[in-house]
Amino acid sequence: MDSDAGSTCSRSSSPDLVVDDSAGSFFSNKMFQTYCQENRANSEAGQGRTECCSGSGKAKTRSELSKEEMQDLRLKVNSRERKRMHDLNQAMDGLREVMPYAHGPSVRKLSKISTLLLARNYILMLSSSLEEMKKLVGDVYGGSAAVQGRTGAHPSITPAAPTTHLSLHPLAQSLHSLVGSTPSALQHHAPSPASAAAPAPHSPPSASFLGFHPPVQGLLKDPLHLTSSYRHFPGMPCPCSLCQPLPTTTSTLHSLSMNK
DNA sequence: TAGGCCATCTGGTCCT
DNA sequence: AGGACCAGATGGCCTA
Repeated sequence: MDSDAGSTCSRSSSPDLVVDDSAGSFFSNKMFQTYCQENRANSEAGQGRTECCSGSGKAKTRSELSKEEMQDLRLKVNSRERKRMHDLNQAMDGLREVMPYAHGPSVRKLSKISTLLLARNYILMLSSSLEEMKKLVGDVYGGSAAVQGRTGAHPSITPAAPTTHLSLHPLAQSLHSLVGSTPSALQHHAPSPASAAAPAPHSPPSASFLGFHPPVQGLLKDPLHLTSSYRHFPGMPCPCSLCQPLPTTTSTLHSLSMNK
């Protein structure tokens, strides 16, 4: 079925910009007319003006519904589904807002799949950073008590590199991947064969570009992808300073991402 | 022009 | 029975 009613606002993925959800208002204007035109001939020929039993108080089974009632029902269902998807998109926008990713009119929005993958990456990074912070605190206060308390808290986490910023490297890679790559930015970093596959500076990353695809492929599978369009996020370390050979932490985070 | 992403419709399934 | 959720199908828009 033609769904050109949606094409009028298909690109404004922000739910707030979409017309109201009141019972398929924008849908009915176009879609419903087409729908009615298609069925008018049959409706008029097959049956007279069907009475709506809504006031009768007796429920009809679906087979008993007239075509108009079926249409109304269909419109209601469509409207609900539309609203549901809008709510989902709203939640997705909320997730995008808290992601360490450049926001702005010149930066294209993360795709849904990219948002989810980056969110997962971000959570893993934060978890790892938290563990290392715990370790640092334990080291500062010294003593075996702190160590004991730490091991009890998270036995599955292997000891990581001494500095927190090193563990952020995987996220930095993902961030670079997300924003794309430019030759100029790559000049002062080790060039990689895969850089040719990097997206344009302002184009969103494909899902497969995030280095998160299928569990088998690791977080660090993708080499560095840097871009001049990269922006330094408040509260986030500069990825460029992190784009250095990653010591032992690599295996730690790698295994962390693989286990999920 | 192909491919990616998206919104919408639609029918089926599950839950309350 | 009605609503929520899900997945497939369809078509539009955009970019490389």
